[in-house]
Amino acid sequence: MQGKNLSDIIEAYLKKILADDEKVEISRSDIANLFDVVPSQINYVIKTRFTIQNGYTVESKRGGGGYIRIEKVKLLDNLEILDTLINAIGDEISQREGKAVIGTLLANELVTVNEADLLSAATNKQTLSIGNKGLENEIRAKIMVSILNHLRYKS
Amino acid sequence: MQGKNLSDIIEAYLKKILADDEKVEISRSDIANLFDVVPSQINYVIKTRFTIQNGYTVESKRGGGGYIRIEKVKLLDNLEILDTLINAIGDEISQREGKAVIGTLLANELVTVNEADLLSAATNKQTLSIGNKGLENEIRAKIMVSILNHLRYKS
DNA sequence: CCATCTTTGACTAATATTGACTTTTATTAT
DNA sequence: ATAATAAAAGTCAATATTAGTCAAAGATGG
Repeated sequence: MQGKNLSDIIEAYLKKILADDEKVEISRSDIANLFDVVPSQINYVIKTRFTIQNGYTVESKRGGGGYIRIEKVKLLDNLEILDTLINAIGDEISQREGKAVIGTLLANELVTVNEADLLSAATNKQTLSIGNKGLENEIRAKIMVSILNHLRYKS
Repeated sequence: MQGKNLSDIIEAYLKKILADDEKVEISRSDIANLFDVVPSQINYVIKTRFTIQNGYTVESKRGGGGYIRIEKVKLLDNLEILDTLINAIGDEISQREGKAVIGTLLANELVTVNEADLLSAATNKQTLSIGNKGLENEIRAKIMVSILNHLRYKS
């Protein structure tokens, strides 16, 4: 979302393509060259910004003619989105991943902006800070799963 | 009165920018260098002078391209009732008392029915169950206080 | 003198960047 | 066909680059 580091810039570049097309297929080394970073940074960008929590799936192939393909998850219906997210959350989730989930809920209009803000406030790091990161992530997961399950009844 | 110490000067510097712009994004170390103070003093200034009670929200990111962003928000009217509720909650709150707080929010139209339901789902007993009643009540309190503070302003 | 506010710095945490090494797949040579 | 080589992408840990926390020391005002 920002533009001050290369990972954000690469993220924005890819998302711009994905705004028009359902998927984008890249050569890792080409993108690395384009932005003058080492190839593995492309993996870092994908791993931190194009997760299933964010609403993306990624496939790749090595060897000659290899590629990385990023695809926007196809949303069949709200229940399927909720199931996918609940599954992705599992037993624990970091704040960063949590924000991704909230972003996906918002993008699919499963919550309003206000509701997303409240959910964000309820699950941010300061709020859940109890000096035990593992437990914090577990509680965050419980809260989010509870909310998502609640949303099932309304959709 | 202002300007006698560096914290006041830094505060004034930031507020001058915020008089023109809705938000300001800084690099902590840049500002620290500019005023020749240690970086953590910037945190002190923010913590003492840019609180939500004063109408500011703060976000930050660490790592390469990190930043601190201060945003001026419009405070709403029902501040007394929020303060009262926050006070009443204190450091811990049971599920029963939590429901009462949510009821008060609803009655005063500080949240919609949907938002109240989400808040309920987030703070109910099953959701927060971790086998430690005291800690559960503490976490419930933190969540609710965080939400109440969020309700101080319009996004 | 005491209480509160400010300043400082050592330590911690989160995020980004880099590069060495591995794995997979395709192509080429025999 | 098979083996060797090349051409991709993946993994992981080290390093770099930020910001956060906390408590001690210093300053200030009543």
